[in-house]
Amino acid sequence: MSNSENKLPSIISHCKEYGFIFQSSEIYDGLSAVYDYGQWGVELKKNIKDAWWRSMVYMHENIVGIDSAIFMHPTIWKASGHVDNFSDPMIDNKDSKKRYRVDHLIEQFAEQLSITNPDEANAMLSLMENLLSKDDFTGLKNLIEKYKITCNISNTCNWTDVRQFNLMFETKLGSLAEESDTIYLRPETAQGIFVNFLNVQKTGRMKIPFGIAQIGKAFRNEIVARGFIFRMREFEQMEMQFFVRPGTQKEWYEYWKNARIKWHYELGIPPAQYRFHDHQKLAHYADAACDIEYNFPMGFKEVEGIHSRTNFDLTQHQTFSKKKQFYFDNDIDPATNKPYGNYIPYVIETSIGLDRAILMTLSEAYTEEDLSTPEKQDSRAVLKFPAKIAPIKLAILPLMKKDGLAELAKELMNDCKPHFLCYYEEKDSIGKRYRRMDALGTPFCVTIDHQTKEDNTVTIRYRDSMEQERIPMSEVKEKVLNALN
RNA sequence: GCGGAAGUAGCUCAUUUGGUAGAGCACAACCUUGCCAAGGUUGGGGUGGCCGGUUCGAGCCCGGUCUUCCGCUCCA
Repeated sequence: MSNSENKLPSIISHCKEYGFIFQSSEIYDGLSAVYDYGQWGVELKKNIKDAWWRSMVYMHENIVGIDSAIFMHPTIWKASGHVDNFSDPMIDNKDSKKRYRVDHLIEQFAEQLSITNPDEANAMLSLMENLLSKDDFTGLKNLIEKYKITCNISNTCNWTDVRQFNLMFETKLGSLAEESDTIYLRPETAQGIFVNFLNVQKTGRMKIPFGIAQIGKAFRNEIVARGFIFRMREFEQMEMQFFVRPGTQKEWYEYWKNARIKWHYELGIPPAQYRFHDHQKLAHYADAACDIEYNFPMGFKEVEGIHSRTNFDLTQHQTFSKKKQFYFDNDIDPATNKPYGNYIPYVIETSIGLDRAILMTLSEAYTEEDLSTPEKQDSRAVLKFPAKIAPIKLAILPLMKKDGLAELAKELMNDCKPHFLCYYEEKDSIGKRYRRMDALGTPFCVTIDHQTKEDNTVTIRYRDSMEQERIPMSEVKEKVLNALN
């Protein structure tokens, strides 16, 4: 649509200047791809979480929430495939910039070599296995260079060092290093739901179809983390796993695609800013998958994924834990006139990146307006959040400090603050205070003046239109509350 | 990871052949002020990203390093 070019840098500096998002460890030169949420960012984040939780858990009688630990038994990540699929030594060709898995590169070369010299090819492969098992990266590189293995694209042998890219962060559990076990910081919240599937199903007497929702931190050691809070090493996910009877996954997949895009529209974001991206190449666990992409300042990018994960995860956990992950379905199968009986449910996953959702709402809300008149140059920066996700809902501003206006303002403050976040401000000219509130995205400002003392009316000022209206002070709270629904 | 650009006060930026930093805004106090930023007075705030080198002397030159942004690449 619009002016995407330089919008991201403006958003980043606005976020810093107005207390939304700071770079982590800034006074120590920062920590790459890690960010902290400041006083207003944390409110925005909380409001988006609440909007999601409300729509998923409160609005669906068959969905409940959990909060599983970040630390989990290391075997969980073997079962999920994260250990094996994402810890291979890699090497880059410096000319083509193409990245290869070292074992694939060598195996491919050995295959060709075996045509002319099978013995040497076998010797080479067994040497490779030996080096791989010892994590001898220097040895692997020497092997590649010794045989002058080249890149298919550049046909050169100009390689970087062999490096291991671990997706997962490791840490040690236990007080003594020697006795400690390596565990991982979870790279997704989903597995915490899968391993609690039966706990929740049994204690909550859940009947299929049902869902388990969770909001929580996840950690990925991204090789290239970029784009402000778009791709962070520590981030937060809002995931829901929906357990269904095998054979019904297609219709539930469609249901959730539809339900989730509606949630996005309810944030007040126009449909034209979204598109679905259906995956052609599916991951090993999925039988259908799509992304909801939002038109970020840097282009359409994934904000949420909806995946039909089959029964892969529960089956894997059944295999690795040796605990049955069956659900007994009492419903009558019309085909046989008997209950459906025991099965491992299929799963539809909805997974939205909370930080990406925040960047999305910031991108959508951030507006620079030129308010210049022939007499005077003027502009303002506004965050046009929907009221329900705005950090501050109402600013209460006595026109002057004196003459008891502050006291009246405090009265209104005390009346409203149990219900939503209010901000009291008596410094500076009224116009300046309005603009400051615009920059924070506060939808309503109320000004208390001398007339308030006489007839108990106040001026309410609307952020987007900048229009003002005189209303009884007693109606302010209701008016704001109405806007929050 | 590769290529490009940048880093001076909270923010936006100056200091034009290297001579121990300045403005506006913001902030604090007081005065003034009746509804859409930038009224007055006073004040606080910088070991010029960090480390090292050249030099009598470095914000400025050289090397390294960290961080960010842009493009490319990758993404279960």
